[in-house]
Amino acid sequence: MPLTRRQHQILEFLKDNAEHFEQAPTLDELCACLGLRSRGSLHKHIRALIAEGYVEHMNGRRSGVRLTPGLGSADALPFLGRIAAGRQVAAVPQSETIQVPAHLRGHLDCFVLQVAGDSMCEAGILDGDYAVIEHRRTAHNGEIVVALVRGEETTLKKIHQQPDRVMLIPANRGMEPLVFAPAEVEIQGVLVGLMRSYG
Amino acid sequence: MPLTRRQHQILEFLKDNAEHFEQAPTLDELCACLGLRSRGSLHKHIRALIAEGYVEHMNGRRSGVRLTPGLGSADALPFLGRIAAGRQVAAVPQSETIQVPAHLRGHLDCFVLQVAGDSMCEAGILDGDYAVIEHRRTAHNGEIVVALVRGEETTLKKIHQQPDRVMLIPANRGMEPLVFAPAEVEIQGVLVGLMRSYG
DNA sequence: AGCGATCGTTCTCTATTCGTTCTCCATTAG
DNA sequence: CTAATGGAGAACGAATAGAGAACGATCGCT
Repeated sequence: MPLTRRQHQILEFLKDNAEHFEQAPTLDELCACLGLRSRGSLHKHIRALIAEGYVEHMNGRRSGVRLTPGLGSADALPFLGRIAAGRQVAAVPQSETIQVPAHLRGHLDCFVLQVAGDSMCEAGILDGDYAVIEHRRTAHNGEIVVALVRGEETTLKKIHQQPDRVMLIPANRGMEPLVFAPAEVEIQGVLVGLMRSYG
Repeated sequence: MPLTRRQHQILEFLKDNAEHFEQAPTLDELCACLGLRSRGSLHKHIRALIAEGYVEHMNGRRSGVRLTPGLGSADALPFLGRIAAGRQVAAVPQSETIQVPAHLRGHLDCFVLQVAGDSMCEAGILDGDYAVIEHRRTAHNGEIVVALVRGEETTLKKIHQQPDRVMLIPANRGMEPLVFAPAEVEIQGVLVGLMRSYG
């Protein structure tokens, strides 16, 4: 089940390559890049990678292999820093990225925020946790959302929308739900995953 | 059984190496790094580390001794199912794996359990969460550990060890700390990361 | 259509690497 | 002295890696 040395090396090369070129390389090209002279030898490794699920061949057209989406370290998401007041999430330049396993991600565009404060601590969301957010502008009642309030403040709260008002509900005894007019609250994303590191 | 000087040095090197490189080193590479000339000599120390449980023998194929991976290669760690009563963690067959980003892993061997129950809910650990556990047999007070109690029951609790007794402390109002004799509690690992998926 | 070039695939055969075990030797501490 | 620790090197078997040949299938060309 673990990759051999060569397999690992080839996989790394494919990851790098996939970002720079649109077209998947042929076996001969790969051979040249890796210093091999025999397609057959290389193909043996590719086949092993396929069997392990790291790679799949581009079906349909017969040319090249493709990285399996959602595998490897290829799944880095933009890390937008601590959730903080007064910033449009989308406006933050995405300098950093952070690794997120596929099963924590939503279907749409995702990004990661670090949680600040204890307003959601009774929902198991602590200060310093990494929140995986799916970029959406609407939410269902009961979901935990990143909301921009009055264009000033960004918070992570459970949402309850009614025709005439929107409530942002913390999960912390001693904090009251916040009530706004619908126009005052802009949903910037919905919480789909959480990561925490101890130590 | 304490480690000898050399064993300790080798273990430290392996830990450090595991952080920087995904692929575990071969014996020859280790020899070069440690200034040894004989694989055989090194192997003797490795075998001692394995016997003490500090290092695992990445079974499977021989493609370089994969020793103590922070799992080196893949981002996938063995998933041992829900934490449940009466099972030796190590005894569970590791059929499944789960993706874990590098920043949630510890230095040593890690595996993943799914949390059952709400006994740690006030520590932000909820039913259904995925706990990343570093395989260790000792812990510091205050750490959250996977403990096997009387060989019967496995639980996730905060630990407090005293000379004459060991306390396993839940994080849930309404649940009392459990007190045992030191011999009754076997530490199977320490919590180093947490993942949760919404929806 | 015909044809050659390209490419993926499979096969066999050989070479290299690597883990493992073994024996023998050096140093140090009690 | 004896035991514990640490190292060197040879040898073995198995896993891994590579070369090269051969076979079809596809594509582009005249």
